Amino acid sequence: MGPSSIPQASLRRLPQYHYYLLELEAKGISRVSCTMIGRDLSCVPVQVRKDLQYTGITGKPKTGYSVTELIQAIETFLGWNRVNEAFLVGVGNLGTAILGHERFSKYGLRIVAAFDTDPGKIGKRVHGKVVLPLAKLGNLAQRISIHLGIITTPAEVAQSVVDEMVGAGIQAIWNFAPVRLKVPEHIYVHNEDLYASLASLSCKLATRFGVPIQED
Amino acid sequence: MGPSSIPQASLRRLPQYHYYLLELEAKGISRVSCTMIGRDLSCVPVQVRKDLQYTGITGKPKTGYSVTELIQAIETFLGWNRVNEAFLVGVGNLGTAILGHERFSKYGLRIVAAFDTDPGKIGKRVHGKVVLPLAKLGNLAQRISIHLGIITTPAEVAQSVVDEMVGAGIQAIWNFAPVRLKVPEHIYVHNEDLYASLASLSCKLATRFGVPIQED
DNA sequence: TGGCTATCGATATAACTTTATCGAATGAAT
DNA sequence: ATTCATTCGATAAAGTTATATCGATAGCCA
Repeated sequence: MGPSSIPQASLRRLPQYHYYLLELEAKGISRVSCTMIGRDLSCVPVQVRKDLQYTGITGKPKTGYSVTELIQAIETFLGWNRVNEAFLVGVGNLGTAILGHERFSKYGLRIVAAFDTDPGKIGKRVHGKVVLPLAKLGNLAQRISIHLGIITTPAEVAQSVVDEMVGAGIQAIWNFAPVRLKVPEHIYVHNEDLYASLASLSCKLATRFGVPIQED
Repeated sequence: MGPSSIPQASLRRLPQYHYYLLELEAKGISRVSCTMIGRDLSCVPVQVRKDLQYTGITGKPKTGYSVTELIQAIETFLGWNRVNEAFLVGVGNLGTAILGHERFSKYGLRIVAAFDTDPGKIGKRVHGKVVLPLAKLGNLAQRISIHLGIITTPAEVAQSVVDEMVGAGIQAIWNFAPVRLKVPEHIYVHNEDLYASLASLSCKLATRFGVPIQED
């Protein structure tokens, strides 16, 4: 019953199962099998079973799993029933979008303050969160013991923001800036790399509509 | 010289190399080795070499690769020196953020129009792009032959938007809505799943700050 | 000119992830 | 009660990705 060593790929799929299970629950369906999940989410049942096993849940032959228990198991495993308080830095378009994403709060993510260096933004409220001057981050993070930092700044300043976060005791970073951040060993960085996604897409489109290339 | 079959993981790393190489170029550095890239981006040189080989570039012993050639090779491989015209649907916070992300245009992504169903948004301009009623999407996409659709709508409506896109001949979809979309075989969907990322993060934080769990 | 070292490219090994297979258990139908 | 189909859980096989190793080559320095 602990996320000791789950493949990243399985970890990415768990939220999909979770969302799907919520739908089932809303429809009043109480039990579900891997076969059923696999059919609806178009993946093979055995993979679903393996993924779910990491959460520690156990099913029954012939009937499968209890939907409610499964939702619980995933939430517990992912830490979604605990609260993680976070700071967000960079109240541009993307930062604003994330601040406004109220569904995150259902999964334990509570963004308690936003930071920026633009004097025009400081003091304002964005989706209910006050925008503070970046200079105050270090002190505040230490005082109220924040563990998670969200970076939605331009690439150029991301590293300096991270350095400040690390100095203030932040342990994990959700990075939306397109740079590979340098951090000490013990800091966990999750990069949300839109350019990587764009690469996938344009690469795919290039093979389909670009200069004809032999695909073998 | 074609993206026939590259691992997704390598594909994700190429843009990171690309960004790093641009920095080198800006500094006036003309040659680079895998050892150097690996040191600066903290990964093993042999992996860098393998990734770069997919682009078809060839280096020289002792000196490595030409920075300029390497940048070119990556851009060509990813299709970043071609233009992909796209439609975006859902001009909420996230949609607005993406419309404003002018750096995408450097990588061939040209969002030519945005769509929404909110009458309050239709007709307005967001970051220079006019917001059109969703009903016009099908017709327009066919007429000007759009291949890429970007979905930044709420989860509930994403599937119906996709159906419309597919009907209009759109071939690839960049999906920011947290749902697994159902599409015909030949359509390529790239999911930008923020909840998967959140899962990684909260899972990590849970092991670190939650109930003490034996990690072995 | 002749070693010497750094680096590439290729091949081989190891680690990891996915998919297949099989026995056991459960519930439903006969 | 017995059979049958379905599903789980575990183990095995296949496939994929990452890392290590090795010879060849290019530049550097004596």
